Amino acid sequence: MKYNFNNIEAKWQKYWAENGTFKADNSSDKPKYYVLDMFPYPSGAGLHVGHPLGYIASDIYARYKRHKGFNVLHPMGYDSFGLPAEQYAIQTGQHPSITTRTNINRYREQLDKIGFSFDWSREVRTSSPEYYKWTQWIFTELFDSWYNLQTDKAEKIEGLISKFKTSGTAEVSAVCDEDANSFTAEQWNSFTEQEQEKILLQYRLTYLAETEVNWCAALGTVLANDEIVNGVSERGGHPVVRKKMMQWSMRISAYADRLLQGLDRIDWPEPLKEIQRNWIGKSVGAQVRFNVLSDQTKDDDYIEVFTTRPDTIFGVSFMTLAPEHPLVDKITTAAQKQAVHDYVKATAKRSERERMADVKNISGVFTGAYAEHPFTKKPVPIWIGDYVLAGYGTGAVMAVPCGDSRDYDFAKHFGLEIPNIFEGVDISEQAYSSKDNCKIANSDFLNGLDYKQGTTKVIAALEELNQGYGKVNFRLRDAVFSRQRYWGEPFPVYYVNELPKMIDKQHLPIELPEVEKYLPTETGEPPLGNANSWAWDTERNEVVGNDKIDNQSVFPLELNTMPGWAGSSWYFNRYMDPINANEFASEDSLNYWQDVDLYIGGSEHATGHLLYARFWQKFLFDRGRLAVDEFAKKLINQGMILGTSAFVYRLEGENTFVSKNLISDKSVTPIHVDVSFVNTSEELDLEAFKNWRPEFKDAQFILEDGKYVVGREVEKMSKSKYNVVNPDDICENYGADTLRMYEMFLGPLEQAKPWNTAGITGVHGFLKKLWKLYFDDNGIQVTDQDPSAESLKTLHKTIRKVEEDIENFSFNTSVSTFMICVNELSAQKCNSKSILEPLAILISPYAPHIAEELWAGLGYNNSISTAEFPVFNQEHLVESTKTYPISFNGKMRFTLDLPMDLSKEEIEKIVMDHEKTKTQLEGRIPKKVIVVPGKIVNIVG
RNA sequence: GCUCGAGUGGCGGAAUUGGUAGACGCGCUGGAUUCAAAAUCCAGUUCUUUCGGGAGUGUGGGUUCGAUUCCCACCUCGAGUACCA
Repeated sequence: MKYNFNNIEAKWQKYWAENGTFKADNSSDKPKYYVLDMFPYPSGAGLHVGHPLGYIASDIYARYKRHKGFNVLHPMGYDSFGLPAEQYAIQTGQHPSITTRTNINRYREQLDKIGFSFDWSREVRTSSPEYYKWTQWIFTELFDSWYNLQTDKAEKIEGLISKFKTSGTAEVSAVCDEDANSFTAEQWNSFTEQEQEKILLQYRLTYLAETEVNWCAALGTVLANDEIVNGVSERGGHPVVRKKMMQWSMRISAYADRLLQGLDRIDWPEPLKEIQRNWIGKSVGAQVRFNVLSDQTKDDDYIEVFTTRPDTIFGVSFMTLAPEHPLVDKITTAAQKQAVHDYVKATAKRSERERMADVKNISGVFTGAYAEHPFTKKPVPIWIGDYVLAGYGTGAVMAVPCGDSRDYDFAKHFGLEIPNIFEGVDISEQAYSSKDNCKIANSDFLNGLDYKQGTTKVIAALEELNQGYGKVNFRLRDAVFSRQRYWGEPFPVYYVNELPKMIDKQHLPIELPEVEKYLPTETGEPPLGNANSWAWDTERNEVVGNDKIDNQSVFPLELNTMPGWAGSSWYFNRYMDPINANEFASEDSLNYWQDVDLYIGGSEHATGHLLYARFWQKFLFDRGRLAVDEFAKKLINQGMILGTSAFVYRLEGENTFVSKNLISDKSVTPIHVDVSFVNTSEELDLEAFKNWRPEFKDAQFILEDGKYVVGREVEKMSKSKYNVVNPDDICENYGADTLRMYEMFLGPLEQAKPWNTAGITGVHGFLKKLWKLYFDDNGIQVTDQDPSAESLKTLHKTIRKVEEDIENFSFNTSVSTFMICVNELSAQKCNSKSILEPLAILISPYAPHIAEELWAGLGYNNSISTAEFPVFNQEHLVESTKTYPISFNGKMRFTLDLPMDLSKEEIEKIVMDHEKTKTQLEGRIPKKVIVVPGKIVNIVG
């Protein structure tokens, strides 16, 4: 019987599907274990070999946990709202839902071929109304909540309203807009409903506000900060400009500190946590007020600065405002007006990208105005400079050139004073920016104090003067939640007198309307502006035609849609109870599954998905909907699989291609060529190449040894580089089990690595060899014979190593272990059932199809998937002798087999009397002999 | 610039707490089988060598009986981040 992988794999995939083998129950006597993959966006290109890497790893883990007696939840779904389907719709007019469905079907087919143990009965799609009903619901819950700093959690907005009613803002400590005003209960009660609503928007966890947003004209939408890389859009690299728009925002800043603290409680990769910490950007310091001294302006103007070094306040020799700072116009003196105006204009013209690229050039202008130092009362010149960012802190800094390198450079450049306030520190060459090992000097009441003492003391003094207070600042901004797109979740929002109203939970979902065109309207409204039927009837509680809008009972609906990260911020909870029509998930299922035990996915989601998902989780937890406030205990980032691109070299100006090693000094253009035209010895299939594109039809070739040899380069796997390798072909030619094991064999999971099929025959050969242990030409050849001690040893050391490897996510090394095991058992001619049966279970997480077939061959008629994992027994590994390495000065020179029960002295005697020892020493007398019984002998001298 | 991570044969990569460096696989070489090929099997494969050995894990130093592993300095590559006050 031959190892016919195609038949075997098709057979078992069908069996699993028909028998619901991997269906997880929401209640069980077994302990729960939740293994999750980051769900994919179903793109038109289908899966390439890079996608399944993480899925294979998590599948091995999930299958292993089933063998270990866990009730395993291992679901899969699709993040199916997104730009590519919409772009395709704009180009072709095909509805994005059709494109999406087609792509999902393709993905599903490809995934099925790899033999994953997903519970497909729990599949979710973020674009299905049954799913986004609950995304909309979470949105309304956020709208109905505020963040109470006294209890440090989100609470229902009714609680805030009743506080306003009884005592105004006096008793309220909340996260709210910076410009929120205080008022008394009487004032609140006298406000119109309209006014009250406006105030409440300043407190709600999702709110509508005029926001400075990142507008990307090319994509026709706003982008979140994490969707912008180096000042251009992450997708497509289009320019992004700042623009004020009425937008929904998420008050994620309320959770900044908890998002930071929570990182310490979860087992996520350190670099990823570091990225989140930087993104949240907590800095502890003080807000300080500098009064402006000016003849022309009123005395009550002041500049607020945020500083992390209030202890250095006596080192202030000037102040710098961002050119965009609102006070610039007001305080600039007549003499400086022109210079300041020119500078502001020049910086406004430069794109954010230019400004960032040009860090070296120091620029700025004096405003002519002065501020008063809060302690010395001396005048401090006020400058503007583009090294100060309008968007961070207060958009102004107190410059301490001796303690900050940017202030130092600025001062040097413009010849400003650099007072030294550090005891015994030389600042003639550079600023001293360390907080440690230094005492403050020339600073009045702060002299002799260190950073910590000085900070405490100066904050107290500032508070006394009413010119400052201790403050914690975060870099994390509230997240813009509106997108001017079609293919996203509609907001369950309608507008009464321009104020947003939520549609009640019982009427959700509000489904996406049909539109003729997927582009913005002629008046510049988002694509939903094209819908004819997009108004809310508050009496019938349904979406009706726009012509019915009377602003009495029928009102216009929101035209924006939600961003890509809305649906992915809570999907892991939906998997726990995916078809519940009454709740986002039942309390029982949420309490049972709790959280994700193992989450595997790419590190590129560090500041997007993974931060927003943690935010929503904490919010839903605060509101009593969830049992835990972190959704994933452990997270692993799988490394990217890179493509190995192939190149041909065309002679400049000709249609002639030169083989790689004949180029020498010829002038050639490298051209990407489809990797499927190249065999393992780098030789190009000339016929395939000629037929590839018309322009190559008549191509000429300069060959070496009758072959055309291509060049190679490792790059990201992408369609445009023609280096995409499709998993389907591998499954067809070698089988899914080979693909699974080979992807693991490539190297450590977290590491990026180039895809190279060269080694795949080794893994495939291993599976054939495994097969031959069980089957020969006459069928199964497993016997009930007692196993040899040797075979038991082989088995048990394999059990130990494989179990250890899986627990450590070191899947590459267990593939080697299996190879060694099968090599040894083959050499031992082992066909004992008591060895081969546990071996089949051991390997089943890695190569499930062949394992099922072997299991059936052993006489079982159920699936191997829940067979008990073999138990390691140390007894089989006990040795009576040890092969000692005999080292001289730490270098192993020969080995010696000695009984294990010898004493140190006996070992030393045998070794020293040995002939080879004498040759090694060449008559020298050893200074020392180290004997570690069971380990090593080292002779020094 | 800063913060991480990594440097081991021709290649992908192994090496539990410091204890036989190069497991396993690819590739390569030779052999068996075959009319031939594929497949399969066996042997060899870090470098060097006067065939006794000797050197060797990016470089230089240190700790140790012993270092790929620990410490210090440097070099190279990769990832992330970037005027955050």
